[in-house]
Amino acid sequence: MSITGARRNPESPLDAAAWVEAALDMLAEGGIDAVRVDPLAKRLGVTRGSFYWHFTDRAALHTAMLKEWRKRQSYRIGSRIESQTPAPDERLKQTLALPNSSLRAKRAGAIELAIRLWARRDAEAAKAVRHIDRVRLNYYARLYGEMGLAPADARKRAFMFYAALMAQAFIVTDDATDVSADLAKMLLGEP
Amino acid sequence: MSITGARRNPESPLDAAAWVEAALDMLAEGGIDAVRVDPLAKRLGVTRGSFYWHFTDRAALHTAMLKEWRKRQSYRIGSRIESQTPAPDERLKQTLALPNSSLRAKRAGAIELAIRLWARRDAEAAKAVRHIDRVRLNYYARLYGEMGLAPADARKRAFMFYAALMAQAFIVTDDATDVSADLAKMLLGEP
DNA sequence: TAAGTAACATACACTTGTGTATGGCGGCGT
DNA sequence: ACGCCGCCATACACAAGTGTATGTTACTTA
Repeated sequence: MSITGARRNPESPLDAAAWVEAALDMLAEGGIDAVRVDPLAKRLGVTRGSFYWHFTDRAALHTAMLKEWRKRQSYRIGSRIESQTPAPDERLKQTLALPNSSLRAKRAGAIELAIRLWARRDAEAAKAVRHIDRVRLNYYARLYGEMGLAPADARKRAFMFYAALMAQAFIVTDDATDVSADLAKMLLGEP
Repeated sequence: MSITGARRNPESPLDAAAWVEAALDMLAEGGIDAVRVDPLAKRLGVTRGSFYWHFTDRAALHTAMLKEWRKRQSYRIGSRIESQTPAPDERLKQTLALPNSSLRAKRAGAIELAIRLWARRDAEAAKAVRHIDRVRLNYYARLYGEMGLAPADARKRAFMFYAALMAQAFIVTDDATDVSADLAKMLLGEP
């Protein structure tokens, strides 16, 4: 603890984005109720004073978190639509293998869970979830469409695909075998 | 508020089960962090004094909640295994239509979400989730086996089935059309 | 009917978190 | 050199929750 009132880390002043990032970390670990100002400040090595400089209150942080999550998920889809290098079935296969890959993917899975639980009581969060679900389902249906399926079938297939993707993150299967290959075979064959 | 120290509802004294039930309600609404003694007591029309009579502390309530959840989910599977009246594919179809049916099903979905998020930090919760996931997957694989699939294929199919079941509870699809019929067609046809 | 106990209520000390008000350091422009 | 302003610390008042200790009532059992 510094005796003076000076900031601890003069070489890197915090911005709102850093607070949002740390808040998403805490969201992944303990849900929206774990996103509290004091613990966040301690984690960032500052005090509450900094927080209330960047945000008016906790609600402002919450909307900023949702905005950032929406932006990030939309961007991921958007950038994949742009770069059409791999074939649609190959892109779906890669997407399916994603949850088992990195530690960042596990964090993303936890954030998904937390936001979806949060959406049960918060209207803003529910709106964000609805939006992202629509974006993703549209994207998967689009890929299935490129593979030759009729729109109605493509939509049904997209839902199954999305379900399998989520289940990999949510269901705790103790056999460490990667099921994504099996899923790909089932989801990318003919209906 | 009664001036005397008498209990408000002399005709029905609370037992531990009532506390667990109310705690599961709060779990469904706001996650494990929302399961707090004071709000619970207010909801039940009593004070903290009652809680600390039935439980030593919050941790005891948590383990009681997990135990009840495990018992309930295991019982549902167990009773269905006993009564083999419907054919296996019919039973899977009924199971698939379950999340869209009642309000109780919605509560169960929220509890699923909350416990799975909770399991990210709590070892006991994680153990319970692992156990239930294994029980369910075994049950679905068993039904697929009765339908004639080889064990390996039955297990893969069971995972897809479980994924679709969960997704119906977690994914927010704004078109109110019931997708369970489509899912049943995809999941109960030939591989 | 008196004692005993189950099932609470009440009061207290403590901890943690929120929001606000204000003070202070440092860099930047002029 | 000086004042301004971005960024943060500190202090304060308040609210909510946790355990614990102890008082209080209704119902039981002898």
